[in-house]
Amino acid sequence: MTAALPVICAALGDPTRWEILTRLGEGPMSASALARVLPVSRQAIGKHLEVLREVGLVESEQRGREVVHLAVGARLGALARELDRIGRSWETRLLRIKEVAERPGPHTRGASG
Amino acid sequence: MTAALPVICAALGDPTRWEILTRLGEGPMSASALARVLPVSRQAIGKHLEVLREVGLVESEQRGREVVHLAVGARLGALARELDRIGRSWETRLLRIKEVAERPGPHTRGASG
DNA sequence: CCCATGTGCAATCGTTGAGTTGCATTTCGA
DNA sequence: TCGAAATGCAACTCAACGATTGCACATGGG
Repeated sequence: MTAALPVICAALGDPTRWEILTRLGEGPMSASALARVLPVSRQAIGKHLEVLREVGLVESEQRGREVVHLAVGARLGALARELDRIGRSWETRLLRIKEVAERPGPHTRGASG
Repeated sequence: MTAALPVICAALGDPTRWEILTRLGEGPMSASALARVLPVSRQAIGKHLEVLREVGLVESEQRGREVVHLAVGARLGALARELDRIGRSWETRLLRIKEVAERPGPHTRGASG
């Protein structure tokens, strides 16, 4: 679980996977059902589902003859929190830099380059 | 809306770009400076920076002879909010489905687990 | 001025990954 | 039982992408 952030983002980076996730967010579906409404083959869908399951964005469950898949919102929420935290840290650093740059410092320049 | 969500996620999906972003989150750097600390050529860095700038994750500024780049935390925060919203919608749908499934209907099949 | 540094553009190469086709297997329903 | 539907695995094609090299141009410092 808890795959590295770039890996999860890469999983979200493919437009077809995004389409799949959108459908699975509306309700559970099988790979064959997805292949009927999306312009790709069932096998391609299956590969995408495996990628999504690897990073925890999708959970699968065997229901009789078919396997139904469902989007996991909690994992996406966790990713969102991570990204938000990182974004805030970037802004904090930026504020520090600006603060130092605009500070009417006596003579803090020159030696740090 | 600057760039579609999958596009931004794809930009975040590459490990090298993630490294670049991490460095640029600590402070502004030029492409050459990044190439000195990362195991890739300056040209490769330049291409990654262009991708990151396209989706608004990096801003660039000409400072004399060199161009310094900086990570934009606000854009990452916006992405995080979008992902969080989507994740919550998925969970909401899931709750609805479970609710319907557990509702005592005309002929409820005892499916547990 | 002259050289070192920094940048941009173009061509190229190897790998990755998305997508397809084919086949064997399993399972539900008539 | 028999067929239709769903799945999994494997081999293959092909375009996109990451990365490199080479070259030309601009700029700042000694």
